[in-house]
Amino acid sequence: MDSGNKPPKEPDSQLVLEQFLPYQLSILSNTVSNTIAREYRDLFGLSIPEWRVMAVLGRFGPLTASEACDRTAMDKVTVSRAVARLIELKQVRNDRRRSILKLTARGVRTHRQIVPIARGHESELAAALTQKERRSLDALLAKLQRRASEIASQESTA
Amino acid sequence: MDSGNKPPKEPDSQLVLEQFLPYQLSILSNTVSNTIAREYRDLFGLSIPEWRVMAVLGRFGPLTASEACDRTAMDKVTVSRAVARLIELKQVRNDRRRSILKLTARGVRTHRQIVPIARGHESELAAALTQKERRSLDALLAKLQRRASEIASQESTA
DNA sequence: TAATTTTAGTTTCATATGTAACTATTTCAA
DNA sequence: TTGAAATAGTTACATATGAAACTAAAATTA
Repeated sequence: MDSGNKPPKEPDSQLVLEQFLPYQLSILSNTVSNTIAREYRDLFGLSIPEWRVMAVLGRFGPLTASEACDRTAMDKVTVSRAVARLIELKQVRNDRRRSILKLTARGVRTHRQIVPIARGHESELAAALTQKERRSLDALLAKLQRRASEIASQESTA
Repeated sequence: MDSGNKPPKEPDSQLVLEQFLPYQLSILSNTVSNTIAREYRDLFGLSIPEWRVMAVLGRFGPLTASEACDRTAMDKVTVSRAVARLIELKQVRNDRRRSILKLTARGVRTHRQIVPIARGHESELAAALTQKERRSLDALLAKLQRRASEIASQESTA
């Protein structure tokens, strides 16, 4: 246990991980993702990339694999593997001649089961916040994401 | 670009990934972490777990490995491997008889270089926000983290 | 102190992930 | 058409990661 008397401000040469924004984001995101991943695995045998592909096909499909990449912001290798697995599981069908992906009838049923669970997770989490706080969080995250993307693209150009 | 006329509300059976909080967190966290990871790798040849161990040793050291686990919230396997590598790199020394970890002189020098870079990353990112927004973000993330941890521990008990 | 239990740390194994290399497909020009 | 260039998608490889099994060390108790 900590004795509760934290130094009021850290000197420049020190860094407390718990107060470091990239670290806070990483811990929070991992906590949330792991919980959800476990549930999808236990209930449906699906990984997060697999479920994300189902989600975009359910909402925007049929799509090509690269459209699915754009919609999920995942790597094309990740998407390719997720699709391969979903086809094995007969959740997705590949209309060969134009390589258009769509949910099978089974996929549609799975999608209908999964979406409410996803929403449930989100509202359980968001229950920590008021409506107003939630809106303000959305705005803050959007600003940070814009900035983070800017920085990321600068780096890779530099 | 989107044409700005979003459907006002999705039906219950649909889910738009971009508006799904766990997804937003995951994308943001990955964008930020990848940028930072690349820089640490290029400049110092250190991974994120390695740098996190350096950070807690620099701030709170000397520590045992399990104290380092607590401070970083990382898995003991991850910490064990990070420490093994840092010892190879002569950034960290292991006081054998009590398995107490501390930075070497070189480690201290590296730590002094890395901390300002970390702070720099954070302020570049936080530049997207006003002081007030930053404080409110901190509070919101803390609430969410508390809630997420609660949910995670319920799940594993259930 | 010797034996047993508890705690700490490492290694093994299965799986996930991204980069780069490769292959297949589509588009375009001659 | 058919060949070249561009685009889309997959496979191979290197690396990261965590759970579980294992080993070592420390604490407890007889």
